[in-house]
Amino acid sequence: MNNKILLVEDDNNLGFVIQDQLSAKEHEIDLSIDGEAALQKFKTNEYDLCILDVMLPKLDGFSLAKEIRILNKNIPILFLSAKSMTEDRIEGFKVGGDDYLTKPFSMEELELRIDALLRRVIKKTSNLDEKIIQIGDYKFSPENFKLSHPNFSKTLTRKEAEILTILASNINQVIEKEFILENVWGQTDYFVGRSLDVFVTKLRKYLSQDDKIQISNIHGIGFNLQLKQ
Amino acid sequence: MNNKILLVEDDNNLGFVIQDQLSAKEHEIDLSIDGEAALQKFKTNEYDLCILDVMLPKLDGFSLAKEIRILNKNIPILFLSAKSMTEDRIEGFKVGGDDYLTKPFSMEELELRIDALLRRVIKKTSNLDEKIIQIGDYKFSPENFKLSHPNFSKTLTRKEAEILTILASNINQVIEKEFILENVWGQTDYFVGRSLDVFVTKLRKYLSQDDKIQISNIHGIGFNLQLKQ
DNA sequence: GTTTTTGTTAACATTAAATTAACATGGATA
DNA sequence: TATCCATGTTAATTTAATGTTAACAAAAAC
Repeated sequence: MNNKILLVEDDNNLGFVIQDQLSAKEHEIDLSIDGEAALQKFKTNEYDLCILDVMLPKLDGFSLAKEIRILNKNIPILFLSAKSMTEDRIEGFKVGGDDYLTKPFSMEELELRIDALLRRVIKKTSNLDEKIIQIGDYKFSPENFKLSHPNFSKTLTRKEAEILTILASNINQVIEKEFILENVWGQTDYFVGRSLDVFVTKLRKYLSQDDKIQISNIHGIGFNLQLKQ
Repeated sequence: MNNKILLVEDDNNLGFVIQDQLSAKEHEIDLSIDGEAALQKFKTNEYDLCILDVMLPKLDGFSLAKEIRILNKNIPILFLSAKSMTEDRIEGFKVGGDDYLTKPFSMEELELRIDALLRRVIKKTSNLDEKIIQIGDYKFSPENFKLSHPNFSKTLTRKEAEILTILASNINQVIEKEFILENVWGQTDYFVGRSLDVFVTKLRKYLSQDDKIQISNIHGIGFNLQLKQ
């Protein structure tokens, strides 16, 4: 299977058992014993699934889930809840493909749920293949702001990416300044206009590896990302 | 939203589902089940976006896209491809704002992409207002301010373009000076009159590659862009 | 908290468009 | 043909837009 799973369980005993069993199933398990440590790990690694005990030191499972949801809208979360927990309470925290399991549970049951969650996710992520816009020798992914070239690569800022998306989606066409301002800033006054100019300068720099690419200005009208031949 | 979308999908089931969902979003969907029928529809209607299955009866998605591109350089195309399709193959067909989605996909994802395409790409959908004015051996695109000739090409300024648009839209007809002044400057005093003369001189220079073209003056009346013989 | 990143504003340099000036040419007509 | 006015053309001038860098402020990350 080979999925990367973030497991958060403060009961060392249970934690190790789960880790063992799932590792045997070819999953890669990262085990944390409290919510804060787990969040830290989540920020620096990429996981396919999270298994969160609800009662955790420092940051409880629900709060942790909330943080995780901000960082990743899609990752499935499986809650491990104590029996006392009312179902309602947990329902409220379920988002999308989330699930929960009441302690105590059998390993078999846990594995079943994990498989189900991963199946759904794999389906989802597989067609989450990102849009890529080809710009000369560059590739640009508007979804994660990544601009890459054989010998240069950069993660753009949001505004840089938005502007480039508009220009690159309309190659060889004159885009009026107003259009960009309206779409990116929602306003068109003098200062956002100047701001746009600053961004265009930056984009020109980023795109300078390929001299077939040129962002030219049409005085008084707008810009034009052209691919010369 | 109210955008007109051409959807081409031979799987009736999928086709209807998409049509349903998008109609609910206030889009107007034209559903075709094969490439030839779709092309026919494209020729007689005006669309804002095309969604093409790659594998289609009679005329496959790529060939259809090629035909559509001839008729309309700008309309965004979203390909629906089977998973087996390599990315490279699709990359080659992407132009400007095009995108693709791998089957199976969620409706959510589809809607997201449609929104992105419609938002970012400038709508110049009708094949008609993709106006390129032919002037002798020149082609002139009023929208892109571009005047091009086999061995000469220039991006005109706003006023140059406006004046040329008037003259070129009325080939072999005498245009009164007052008419141009009124339309381009909104006034007709002595100085704007002289300004026009300066612009006419410039346009003559730009159009000098083709000596069948001539902007002649009708003394005391106006100008006449004529195509000789 | 501090640091880092991001976006805005300021400042100054540069470039371009449009107008105006200047002078040359051409057409109309008394 | 002499004269007046319209036009042709080039260049100078004016005005505004853009390019660029850096300083600054706000927001986000740490």
